[in-house]
Amino acid sequence: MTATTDHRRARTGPPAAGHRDAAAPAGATLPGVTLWRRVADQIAQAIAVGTYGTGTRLPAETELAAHYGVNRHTVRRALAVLRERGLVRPARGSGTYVEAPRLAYPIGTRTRFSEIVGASGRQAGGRLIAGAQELASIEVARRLGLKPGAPVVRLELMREADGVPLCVATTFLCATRFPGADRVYAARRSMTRTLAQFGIADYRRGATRVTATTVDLGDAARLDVRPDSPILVVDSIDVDADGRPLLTTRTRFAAERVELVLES
Amino acid sequence: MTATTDHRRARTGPPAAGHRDAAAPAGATLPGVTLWRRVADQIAQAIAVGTYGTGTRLPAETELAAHYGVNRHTVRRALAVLRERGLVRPARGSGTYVEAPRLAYPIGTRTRFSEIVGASGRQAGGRLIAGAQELASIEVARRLGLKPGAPVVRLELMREADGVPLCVATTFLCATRFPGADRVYAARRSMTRTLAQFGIADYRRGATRVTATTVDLGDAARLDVRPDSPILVVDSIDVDADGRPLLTTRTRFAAERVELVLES
DNA sequence: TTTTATTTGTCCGTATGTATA
DNA sequence: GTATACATACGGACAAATAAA
Repeated sequence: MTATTDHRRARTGPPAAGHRDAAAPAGATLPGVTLWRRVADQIAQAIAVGTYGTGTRLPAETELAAHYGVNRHTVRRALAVLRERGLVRPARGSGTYVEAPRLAYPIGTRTRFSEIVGASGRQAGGRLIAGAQELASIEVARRLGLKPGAPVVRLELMREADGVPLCVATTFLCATRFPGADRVYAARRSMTRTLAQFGIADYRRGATRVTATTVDLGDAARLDVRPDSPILVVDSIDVDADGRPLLTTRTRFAAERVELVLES
Repeated sequence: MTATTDHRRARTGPPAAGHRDAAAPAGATLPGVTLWRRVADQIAQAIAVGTYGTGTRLPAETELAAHYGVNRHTVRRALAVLRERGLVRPARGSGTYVEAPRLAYPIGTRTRFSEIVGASGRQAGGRLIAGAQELASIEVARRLGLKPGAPVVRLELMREADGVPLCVATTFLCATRFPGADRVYAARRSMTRTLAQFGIADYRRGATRVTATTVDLGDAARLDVRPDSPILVVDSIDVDADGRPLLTTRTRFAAERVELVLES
């Protein structure tokens, strides 16, 4: 018997307890809302205002409970919400820490990485990890409209903001059309300028697909995230003015640091 | 760097020659590419063709090694790539299983959920988990353009394809403008029809933001995924013809089952 | 419930070809 | 030309988790 079938399994169903918390007493701001929700809002507000700065440790749960005049469990419920939102990160035995706000990353446009990062007042950085010429796998060939085995240039990039790694990206270009693209990129340090070197004045995003997985060990090290961290995987194909594919890229974002903003 | 350009395997020394032509000619298709890459392509192709069906177990690593005439480590290297691509999922002690192909989910358009799922030949399903009127938190109020504490309707939805849960969504609507929206939705079972009931003939996507986190326990149970699974979090605001916010939704997708397709 | 076999995960090592300083 | 580092491929052993007897 096929042992798998995670889904399709006959789930007798968790009752999915719709939390109907007893509306607890007092609390100044929003009467009528559940207490843990009010506490969550207050802590979130404190983080937004800067009372608790990025990277700092929140007061212990017992202290927060005393400060807001609620039970520690109510604080824990509130912190769970903030954790889910990505605002804080609990560390067992150490404390709960304020996460850095996620960088809003516009996608599906022509915007340049350095402009995106610069717009948020941070210093954009990046480097070419590796570049090589190889032969196209079936998958890459299909995306670039080439035959499997055709020569392609592979670029491995890493990009960071204020020295914090944001994403690593693997790009493939047709080696016949862009010979030595890896060396060109190493010199020009920009995809736009690299393509311009080969006479491509304009290009646009042809297709974009977004998924999420857990990080693998190599990317975990390069992105400086814990193993099993979630990452955003963005597969994209850029095409020239005639719609012909120029390059295909798989970008892995550290999900905890980035928020993709889709422009419609 | 030009690695693997001339990767000839005609060695004189060790008698490893008889490997390549056992049962399956792994080398026939793409000479020059690294061996593990060829094996990965072949297995991926076998999955695509249907030789290994969704949910079934792949032959053991030792069997695959024998079948392709390579070492087990080479097979492992190939499987690691497929795992990274989300095609297979290894289970220690049990085997390596073929993942279900991810449902392509267009986003940023007006497409209806049932149409999206139906287009892939699956049966769309869904149900209202919970609906209630409450008071807006700071965050919800900001997104809906209301004052904190204003009455809002909260809808908790779950959506599935062929009985497999795809996502759970939390939607907030202004209770003043849409009184009893939860009961209306329970009857009409569609957001479009619910809004139509209140005289909203047309609405569009105003803003969309995408992140990823690890699933929390409640969603893990409802989505029927393992704890610590990655989920795609899509925050969206829908607006009316005048650009005024109608509703805001946070959708959590089981990342292993969905692939967001951005349309540009 | 215990045992046994199977399968993946993680080490060790060896050999070879390639790229780089 | 030489030395070094790295990637590929193979061989073996054992641990850990799972499934079946």
